[in-house]
Amino acid sequence: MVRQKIQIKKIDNLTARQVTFSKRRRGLFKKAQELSTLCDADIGLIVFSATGKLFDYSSSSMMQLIDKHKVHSERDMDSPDQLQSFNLQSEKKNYGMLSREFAEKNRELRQLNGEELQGLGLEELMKLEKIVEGGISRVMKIKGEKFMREISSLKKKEAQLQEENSQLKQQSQQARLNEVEGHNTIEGGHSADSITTNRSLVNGHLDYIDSDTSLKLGLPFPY
Amino acid sequence: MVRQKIQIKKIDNLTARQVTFSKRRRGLFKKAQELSTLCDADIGLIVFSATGKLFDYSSSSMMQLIDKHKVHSERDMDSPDQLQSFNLQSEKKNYGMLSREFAEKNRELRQLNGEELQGLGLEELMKLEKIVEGGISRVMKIKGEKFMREISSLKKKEAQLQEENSQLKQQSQQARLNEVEGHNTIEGGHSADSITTNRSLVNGHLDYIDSDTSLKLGLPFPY
DNA sequence: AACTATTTATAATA
DNA sequence: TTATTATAAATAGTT
Repeated sequence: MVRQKIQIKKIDNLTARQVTFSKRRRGLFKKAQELSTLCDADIGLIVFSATGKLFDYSSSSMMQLIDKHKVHSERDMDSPDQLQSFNLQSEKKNYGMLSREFAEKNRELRQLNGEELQGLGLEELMKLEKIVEGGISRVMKIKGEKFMREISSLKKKEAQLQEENSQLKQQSQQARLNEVEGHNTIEGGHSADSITTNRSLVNGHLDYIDSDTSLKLGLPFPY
Repeated sequence: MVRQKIQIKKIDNLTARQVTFSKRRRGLFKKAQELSTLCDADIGLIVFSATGKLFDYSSSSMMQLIDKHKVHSERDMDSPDQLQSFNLQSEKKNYGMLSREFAEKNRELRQLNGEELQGLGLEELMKLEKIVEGGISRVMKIKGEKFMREISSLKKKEAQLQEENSQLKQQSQQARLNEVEGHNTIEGGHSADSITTNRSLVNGHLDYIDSDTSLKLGLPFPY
């Protein structure tokens, strides 16, 4: 692009490549920022140098951006695997599949013997290694997420049940008391207490579960 | 930057902004590709237009790239918010540690440059690779086991609660029937409406505030 | 979408 | 690395 036009292919000379990387990287980040500012776009840019060094830029929050990107790219993915459908079977299959993939890549990795291992071999190795790395972290992440979802769902259910349970206990206790009281006095049995109790028994429960609890419980795990 | 130099600030005119967005976006993506090719860099670029439309580019796999980015940016964060943080404090620490170890080994792996890469280098590579692999499978196994234990324990608890619950329900229903029966025959001054109203006013609110459910709910997932 | 007149970016060099 | 500079590319305003 200057003193002489260049071809867009990997630069052979190491130092020249590093210099170009440094210069163009800065240019790229500058352009990204400019586009973000000029056009009110939300931009994230991640650059790993050939040596593994990370450079990144985000006009807002990289995490948010990545989440948003995930949501977008997940749109055409099949199953909306919500909380309920924790299928241990499919999970296992998924895990098994990725395990196999991992083992496969490892075998490929090992098959590259010393003889073939010149400059190009290293590249190949590193590429494979990168793939394996990505596959592993992916499987770990997916597993972790699924497990967490399952656990969160179970804990939610548990909390609801426990709540319902304790209220029912209270209720039945009060009911027992009322019954005894009624027998003793025959009338005038409606004390303020009994009314209160009645209410919390019959109604407070549903109110609580239906309105507020579910909201609070839903919050902790936004995806 | 042409017929007249422009300021880098949001373009007011909508159509001008859209045109610029389109032009510069293409430019940016081109530059990103060029940098990736010329310097063998791994690049990911995510652009959301102001209207929410997604444009992205990745020199390899966006998912891998994002995962790698996460690992890198986790390094200097004491408490990675990535995967929750429920009860398994030590588990998290364990995971974080091994993630870092993994990243570290990867860096070592990459630092072996082409020049140093003879037979011995390969050995070293494979040794490192084996270490990494071992660490990962270890962490995966431990995580899996912990999760599974947690889940089965929760499921057991759920079943117990559900049973207890249904018994209590039966009980309280019976108790309510008894009480109603008594009211109808002895008094009858209290209409259902007045009771209901009273209850929701006086009590529903307090229940909501005082209930210990929120405490229980807060525990499992402190964010 | 095209067309330029300019501004930017940058390859080669020091 | 940093600075210089001759050119290639990108692009703002216009048609």
